[in-house]
Amino acid sequence: MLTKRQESILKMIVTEYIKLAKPVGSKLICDKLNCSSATVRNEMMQLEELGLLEKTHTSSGRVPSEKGYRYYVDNLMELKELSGEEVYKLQTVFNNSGLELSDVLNRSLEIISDITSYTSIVLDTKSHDNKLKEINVVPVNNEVLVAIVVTDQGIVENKTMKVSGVSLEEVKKTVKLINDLIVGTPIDEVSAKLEFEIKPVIAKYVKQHEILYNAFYDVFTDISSKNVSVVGKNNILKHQEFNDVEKINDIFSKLDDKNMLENIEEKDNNINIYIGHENKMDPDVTVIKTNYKTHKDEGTIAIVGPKRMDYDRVVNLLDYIKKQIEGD
Amino acid sequence: MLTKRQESILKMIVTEYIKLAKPVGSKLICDKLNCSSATVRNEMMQLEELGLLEKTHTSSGRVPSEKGYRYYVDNLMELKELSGEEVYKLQTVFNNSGLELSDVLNRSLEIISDITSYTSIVLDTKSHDNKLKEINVVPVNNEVLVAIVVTDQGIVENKTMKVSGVSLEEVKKTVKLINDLIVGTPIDEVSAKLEFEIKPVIAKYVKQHEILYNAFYDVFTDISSKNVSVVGKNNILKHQEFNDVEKINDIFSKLDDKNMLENIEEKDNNINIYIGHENKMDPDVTVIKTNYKTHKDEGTIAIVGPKRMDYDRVVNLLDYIKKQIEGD
DNA sequence: TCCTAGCACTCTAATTTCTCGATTGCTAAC
DNA sequence: GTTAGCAATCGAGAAATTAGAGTGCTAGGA
Repeated sequence: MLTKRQESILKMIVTEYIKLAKPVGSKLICDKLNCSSATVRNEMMQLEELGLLEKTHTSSGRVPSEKGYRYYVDNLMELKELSGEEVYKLQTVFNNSGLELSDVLNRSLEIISDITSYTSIVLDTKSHDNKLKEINVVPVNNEVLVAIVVTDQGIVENKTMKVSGVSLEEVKKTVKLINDLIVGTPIDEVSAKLEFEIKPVIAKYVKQHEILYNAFYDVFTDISSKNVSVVGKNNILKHQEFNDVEKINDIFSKLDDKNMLENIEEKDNNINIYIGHENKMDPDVTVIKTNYKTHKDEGTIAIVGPKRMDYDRVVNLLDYIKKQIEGD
Repeated sequence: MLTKRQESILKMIVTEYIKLAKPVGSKLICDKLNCSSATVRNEMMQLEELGLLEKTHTSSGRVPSEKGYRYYVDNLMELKELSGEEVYKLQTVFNNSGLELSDVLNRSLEIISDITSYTSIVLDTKSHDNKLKEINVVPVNNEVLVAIVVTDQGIVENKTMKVSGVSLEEVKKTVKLINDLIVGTPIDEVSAKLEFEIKPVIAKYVKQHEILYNAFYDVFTDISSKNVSVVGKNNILKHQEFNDVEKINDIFSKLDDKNMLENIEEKDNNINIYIGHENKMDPDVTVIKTNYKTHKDEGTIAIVGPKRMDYDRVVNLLDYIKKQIEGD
């Protein structure tokens, strides 16, 4: 257990290091505290023994360790209000009622990336509250159909299908079969249901079932699939901890890797912080993320930055966005 | 006018510098030529006076100037055949008949970016051979319509429109008006026509004309708009000429700037090379680009890399892709 | 007239040395 | 428990040194 004074020293070192990115010496601290630098040094030594602080070399100031950051975010961090400017900028997005949720997410995270210099990730899926209401197929010409899929939550998605050499009769028959069997199925179970329950039925009653099945399968996987986007990737370049080309390449590759990004999904309903080795992405970054859920969509929003991240601010911003989205 | 020997020296310096990225000295050249290094040095001096070569400092080897590269690509470059492996990889894309053109472009440029370590840009538009054939609107519920636009070349695009509080009657009336007036219009003129010829008519006959006009305007601008994509952006990081964070940030910002990218459009039917200051993007890069045109689509494909670029190879690859696309 | 061997000169890049200042840990006194 | 004082440590940057690659020029030879 830390003493009051140790805590306030740790807190100062963390906030100061986040601000200035330079190891923090005892002098800086003792100016703000009513005690001498020697006292501070003794305390620092103890904090180092506890694994909360580190030195970059024998005679340098102290830098928070991952454990130090962890202690900070768990016990010391204070959440302030957002600034008026921040709120104002974000409200321009939330007040724009014409936007789809995915656009709202993207734009608000653009703003966050912009004002914080960090990178954001959005992982968006249709909420599995969505149940299929109907599918509708409009023939355009001999080769092309447009499939329109509607859910009970009012999501409408459409996609052109290429199916050559299939008669309109067959198409209509297939659509009717699918509609009869699949209405009411949660959107994320449609693909499976299509494969195991509907495919056999279509195969029985429809001649060109292969072609039609494949086309519909594509449509449904497309509609229910996860949507990943990364915003403000170039901000990685702004942090001194990522100032060598190797490292940049490394992180950029990870940010481009859809498979890796799909793993950031957050189930927990809180705002969670993963510092350095706590996250699966890269030991040199911190990931702060939270999920969101509306009746139409659900997913995860995440902010990625150096471990020396402005924790308070990012948590506040994410919290604000989450509430805005879910409140709507 | 350069002598035969000067040309071969210039050619060697360019190819050698492209390969090794180090200033080329006289010794390297004279080993391959039947003459002494002193002779080579004299020739080099002349080539430098002509502005074809440069030195990085007084006693360094020579590096091609932009003018030197220009002379090389205009007069000295030899186009070899693609390697079997290159052809093989690309053919996996071109043989996949299920792909849309835009996918073919993206995938083949991914391959090119991959094997060359350069970055590719695709600028894709519907060909203005496309004339509007019909629009079709499917009502989904009170708020949502799906608009389907078909061109005489067989392109089908669809988009959901949100129009609340408009009666189905009015929608149908509008669609009929648009269809009557606009069929046969080249796709890239539709927006203008909609605004100046059709808007007044709708305004006259349709009650909620504002809402409907705006919705259709969005649909058409979306459909006829340019589609820009950048492939292999991280490859920028692989070249030693871009190994400082400033420069990387600079180039990345440019590659993210849709407005800037739309300017790369190439009208000319050749494969054109823009070295350093010859291109509008960045004085430290070379852009090699060509247009392509099918009855459905047209646009530009471009390869971006350092000035010290493997010109022969990139030209060959672009040429191959252009022919494949246009041949189909 | 063209070519080339030879040589002094130049400049970079890498290595070493030196210095300054920030910061520490320790000790002894308060 | 706190603090003043002090020697010790180390990095960052400046200055000096060195090695080597490459040049330009000159003078003699084909």
